[in-house]
Amino acid sequence: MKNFIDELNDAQRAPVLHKDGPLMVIAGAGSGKTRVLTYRIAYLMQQGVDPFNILALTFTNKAAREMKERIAKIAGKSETKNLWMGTFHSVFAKLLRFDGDKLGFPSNFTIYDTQDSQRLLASIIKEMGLDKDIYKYKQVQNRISSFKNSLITVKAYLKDPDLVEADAMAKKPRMGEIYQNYVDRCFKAGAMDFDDLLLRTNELLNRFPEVLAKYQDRFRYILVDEYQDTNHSQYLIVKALADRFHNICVVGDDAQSIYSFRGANISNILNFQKDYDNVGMYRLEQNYRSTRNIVNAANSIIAKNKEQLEKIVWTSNDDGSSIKIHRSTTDAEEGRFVAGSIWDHKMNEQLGNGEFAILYRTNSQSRAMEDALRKRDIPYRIYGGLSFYQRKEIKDVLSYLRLVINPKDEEALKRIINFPTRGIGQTTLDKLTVAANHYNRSIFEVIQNLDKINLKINSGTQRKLQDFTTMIQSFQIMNQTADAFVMAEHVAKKSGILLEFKKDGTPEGIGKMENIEELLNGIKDFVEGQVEIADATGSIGEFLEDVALATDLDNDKGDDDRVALMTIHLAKGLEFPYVYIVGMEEDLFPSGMSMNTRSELEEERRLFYVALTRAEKQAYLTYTQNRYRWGKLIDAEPSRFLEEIDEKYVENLTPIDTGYRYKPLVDNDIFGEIDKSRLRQGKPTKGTPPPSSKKPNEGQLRKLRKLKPELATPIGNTNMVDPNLAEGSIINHTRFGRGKVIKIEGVGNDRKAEIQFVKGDIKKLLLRFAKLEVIS
DNA sequence: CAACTACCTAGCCCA
DNA sequence: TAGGTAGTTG
Repeated sequence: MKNFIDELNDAQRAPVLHKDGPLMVIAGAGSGKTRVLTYRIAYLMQQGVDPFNILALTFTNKAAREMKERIAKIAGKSETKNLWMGTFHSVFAKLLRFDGDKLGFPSNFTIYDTQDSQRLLASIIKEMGLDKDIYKYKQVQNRISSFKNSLITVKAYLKDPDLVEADAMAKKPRMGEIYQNYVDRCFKAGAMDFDDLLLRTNELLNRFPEVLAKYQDRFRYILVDEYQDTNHSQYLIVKALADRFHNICVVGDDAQSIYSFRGANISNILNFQKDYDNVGMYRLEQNYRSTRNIVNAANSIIAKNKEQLEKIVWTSNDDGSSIKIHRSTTDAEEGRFVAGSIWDHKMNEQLGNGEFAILYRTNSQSRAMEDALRKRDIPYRIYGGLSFYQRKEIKDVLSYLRLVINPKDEEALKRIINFPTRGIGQTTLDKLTVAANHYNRSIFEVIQNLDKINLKINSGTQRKLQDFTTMIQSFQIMNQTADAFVMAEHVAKKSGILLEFKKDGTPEGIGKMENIEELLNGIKDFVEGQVEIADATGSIGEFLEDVALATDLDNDKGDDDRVALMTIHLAKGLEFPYVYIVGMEEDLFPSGMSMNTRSELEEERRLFYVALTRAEKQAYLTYTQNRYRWGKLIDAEPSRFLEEIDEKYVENLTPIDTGYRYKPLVDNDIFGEIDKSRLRQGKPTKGTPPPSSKKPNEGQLRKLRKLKPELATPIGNTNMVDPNLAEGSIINHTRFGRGKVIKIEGVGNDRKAEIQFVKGDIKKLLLRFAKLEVIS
C-alpha cells in the first residue's frame, strides 16, 4: 500500500487523519471533497478498522461505485467487498429487505416509483368519489411525500391541527383519509415508495431497539457525503445509527444546497455542531478545478446570500479568460450560438465533445439545444428527463417481472392485466378493485378465488382472468430456476408484448420493439456483472431493485465522447472544461416559482453558484429576449443573476441594448467585506482576487497559439487573401476574434466578406485589408 | 362490455 | 404535446 496520504494538501489531510469522534468537513466547490472521503475510508481501513463496520452514504450510486473503485486501488479489492456504500435509498432498501418483515413487509417488497405512487393516488381519489380537479393527484403526491420526509405519519398528521387546518383551507379536508388509504394500499401491495425507504427505516429503528442496536454496533464509522442535501428523515436515521459511537463524518457545502424542494434541510449542516459535542471542524477552501476568474465570479454571487457558513474559496490556478455573456433574440438562436461556439472551440483547440456541458434550469429547454447541435452534427447526450426505464413499453415489461416477484403489486397488475389487450376492461377491473378493498386482499388473490366470491363477472371474462393468472404463475415457477435475462426474454415473448409491437408495424412500434431489445441486452449485461459479486445471483429481484434505485446519472456509461446536456441539479458534483449555462432569464432562472421568499431566492442563487463552479476553463452565460413557453412566444428579461456577478470577471459578447433593464453590477463591496474580516483573523489571503491585469482576450489567444502553433497568425502577412476562404469558413481576425463568413461578394480589390463574429456583431470587411486567418 | 378514435385541456421546475 | 376522456362502434 503506497502512502496515499502524501497526495493530500494540509487542509485535506487533517480530516482524513482525524480518528474518532464526530467531524464535519465544509468543502468548497472543487476542493477535493470526494478525495478526502475516499482517502479517509482507506485510511480507516489501514488503521485496522474492519470495512464491515463502515457505512458510507453518497448522493448517487455512480459516486459510490467510483469511490469504491478508488478505495480498492489503495486497499485492495477484497477489502472493499464488505463496505456498505451507496445512496441513502439503496442502502436502506437493503436493510429493509433484511429486517422489514418486523414491520409486516415481505423481503421481496416492490419499490413504487413516483409514477406508481401517482397512479395509485389517482385511483384512490377516484374510488373515494372526490373531485379530481380539486384533489390533483400530483399535488396530493407531493404533499404526502413532504409529510413522509418530515416523518409526519398519518397519525401525526391527524394530531396536528395546523396541517389539518391548512388542507381544509385549501378545500381538501379529506387529505388525511387519502393519506391513510394510500399507506394502507401500499402496505397491502407489499410496496414501499421512495420516501418509505427512509420513513420505514426510521420506524424500524424506533420500534425495535434490538435492530437499532445491531446496526449501531455494525456501523461504527459513518460517512455522509453532500450532507447539505439530506432531509429530516435521513438526518434522523444517521443520528440514530451514530448515537453509540459518534464516529460520524459529514461532508458538504452549504453553498451548494439545492434540494429543498424535495425536503432537504440546510439546517442539518448548519446545526451539526449543536448535535454533537467536540465536533472536529475542517474547511477545504482551495479550489483545484476552476480558473481564478470563475472562482472569484462564483464568490461574488454567493456573497449575496445571507445564510451561510463562513468560508473563502480561493485558487492558485491561472486567471483564465473572462466569463462570456451572450444575448440572443430567440431560444433557437441561443441554441445556434451555443452549438456554434462549441464547434469553434472544438475546431480551434482540438477538443473532444466530452469537454462541453450545456446546463439549464428546466428540462424543456433542452429541445432548442438539441436542434442546434444536431444541425452541426455534434454528438450529445441528454441526462435526466424521461429515463429509459420510465418509457411505457419498458415499464410494461418490468411490470410483468414485478408481478412475478410480488403478485400483490397492484400498480404492476393494473398496468398489464389488459396489455396486450386480452378483453379485461375497466368495468371488470373496477369490480375486482372493490372486492379487493372489501376483503382486504390483493387483486391477484381475488382473481385466484373468483369461484368463491360472486362478483357478477360473466363467465367469458372470468375465463380470461384465469388465463392471465395461469400465465403469471407459470412465470413464477420458471423464475425459481431461471436468471433475470432468461426470464425477461421469456416474459417479453409469452406475454405477447413483442408480438403486439411487431404486428403494429409503425415506426413507433418498431422503435418500441427495439427498446425492449435494448432492455433485454441491459439485463444480460446485468446478469453477467452480477456473477462477479459474491452473494448476488443475477435474479429478477436484484435487477428490479437496481432499476428502481438508479439515479439519472447512474445509467451513464460515459464511454463515448458527447456533449452533456442536463439540468443544473443533475450537474452537481460534476465538472467540465467548458460550461454553457443557458436561459439566464428572469422567471426561468431564477424560476418564477422560487422568487417569492428570500430563502427560495437564495436557493436559486446557490443553484447558479453550483452551475458556474462546474466550469474548469470557461463559462458562458446566455439569455434570450424571446422564448417559447407554453407554446407561446413570450418576452424575456435578463436574469438578475447576470448583474450580480462582479463585472470584472465578465465580458459581454453582445452590446448592451437600449432596452436592457439592468445596469452592469458595480456592487462588489459585500465580497470585499467578508474578505477583509478574514484578513483580520489571519486566514489565508490567497483568496483575495487580484484584479485581472490582463485583457481577457490575450490569455485566450496566447493559449490558442500554444496549443496549435500552426494556427497562429503570422502578423502583417495576412492581407494576401487565403485561397481557402469561402462562405461558411471559420476565420480568426486579429482584432475582432473568431467569426464565420456568411457571404462573400465583389471582385478584385472590392472583394469583401460579411462575417458574423463570435462576439455577436456582423461586419463587412474588405478582404484586401482585413487580416484574416482561415481556420477551416 | 371492451376497444378505438378523436378531441380537448392542463401542464411547464428540480429527484 | 401528451395523456385523459367522451363518444362511438363492434
